[in-house]
Amino acid sequence: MSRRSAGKAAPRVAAQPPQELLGVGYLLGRARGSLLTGLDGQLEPFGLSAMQFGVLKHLAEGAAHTAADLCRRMHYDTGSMTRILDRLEHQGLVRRERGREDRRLMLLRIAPGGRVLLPRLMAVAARVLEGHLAGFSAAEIEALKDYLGRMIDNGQPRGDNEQRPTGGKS
Amino acid sequence: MSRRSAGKAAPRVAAQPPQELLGVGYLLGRARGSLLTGLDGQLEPFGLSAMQFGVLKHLAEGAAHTAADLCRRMHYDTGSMTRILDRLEHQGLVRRERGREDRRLMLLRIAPGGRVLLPRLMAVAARVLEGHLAGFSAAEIEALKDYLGRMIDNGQPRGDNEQRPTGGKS
DNA sequence: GACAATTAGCTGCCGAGGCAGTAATATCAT
DNA sequence: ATGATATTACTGCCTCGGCAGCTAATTGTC
Repeated sequence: MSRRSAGKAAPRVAAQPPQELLGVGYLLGRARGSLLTGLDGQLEPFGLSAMQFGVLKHLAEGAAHTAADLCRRMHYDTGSMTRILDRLEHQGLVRRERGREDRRLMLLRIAPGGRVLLPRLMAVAARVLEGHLAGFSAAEIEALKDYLGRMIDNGQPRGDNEQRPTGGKS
Repeated sequence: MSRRSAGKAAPRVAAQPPQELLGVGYLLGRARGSLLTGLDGQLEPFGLSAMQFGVLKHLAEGAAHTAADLCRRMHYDTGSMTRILDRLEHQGLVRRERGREDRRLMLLRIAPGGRVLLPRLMAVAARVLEGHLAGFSAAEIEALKDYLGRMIDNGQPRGDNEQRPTGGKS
């Protein structure tokens, strides 16, 4: 699933002045903030954060079965994950169970309460997303996802492309 | 107050299942995180964060002259802004001066040290952005900015469209 | 079996950002 | 002028996420 569609087009990003590029980062942060604020606001009546919702969703879908799994999938810190699971367990939405084969693992399962709640959370989240994507065509949404995916890929410099400060002139 | 057609399923966002929409939020967060991490990493040798760089840039361009100005422009908390300015002033990159006409204001000016440093910071930031946008055509960048801008606009519910916790059973 | 290396989960610590509250100043209404 | 309201900048307080360190348990090597 290589989304490096680029191919031959333009090696150079563009002839755009740096100012214009910086605007991208700015808009990115604002869009993400708006989405997150909206989601947290809608989830607040349920006593959940967007992050907790994400965890619950992953567990319900079987996308992860342990804390480490979740962290890898969601690119999240293990310490913070522990605390999130603490709260979810305390709220009765998730159950921890010590692994029998591998006793290091804490097998995670969504509790009945969480399973009951999830559809409503999904509806709420979908509404927030739909609100932010109002007026978007399916093709535009697809293009947006493609762009974001390519940015993410570009940001994973396996080979240390942009990790050098200034080539040693400091 | 662009009233959204609530009752009728008018220009529905798309026939996409909610899962696909949620992916947008996920990608948005990851792209933003990658950008921010890269930027902070590159700015670290200078002892600055991406946020501090943004403040410096705004001041250098004359886009803001007070802390409140900066907060409005950058959608940032006033308390955090005070602390950021504290550090920038301590580093000799920014100077505070009490306003003479309006004595509530702290007029901000970029100090010589900051002015000298800024071009290098700009170059670093531009490089990070270019890295993330590698392979993008100018049209694609423009489209991306348009999409993000529309999402942000959609997220400003002047009229309380999606702020209701459980108002209407959608 | 003994040992080192790795992994999973947890805790303490720190910095950053958001929120509420405060003092000083400005603006507006009467 | 006087009082009410708003604005600016600042300060605690709280939460959250990242990092380092720790223990328990597993795997691999001999």
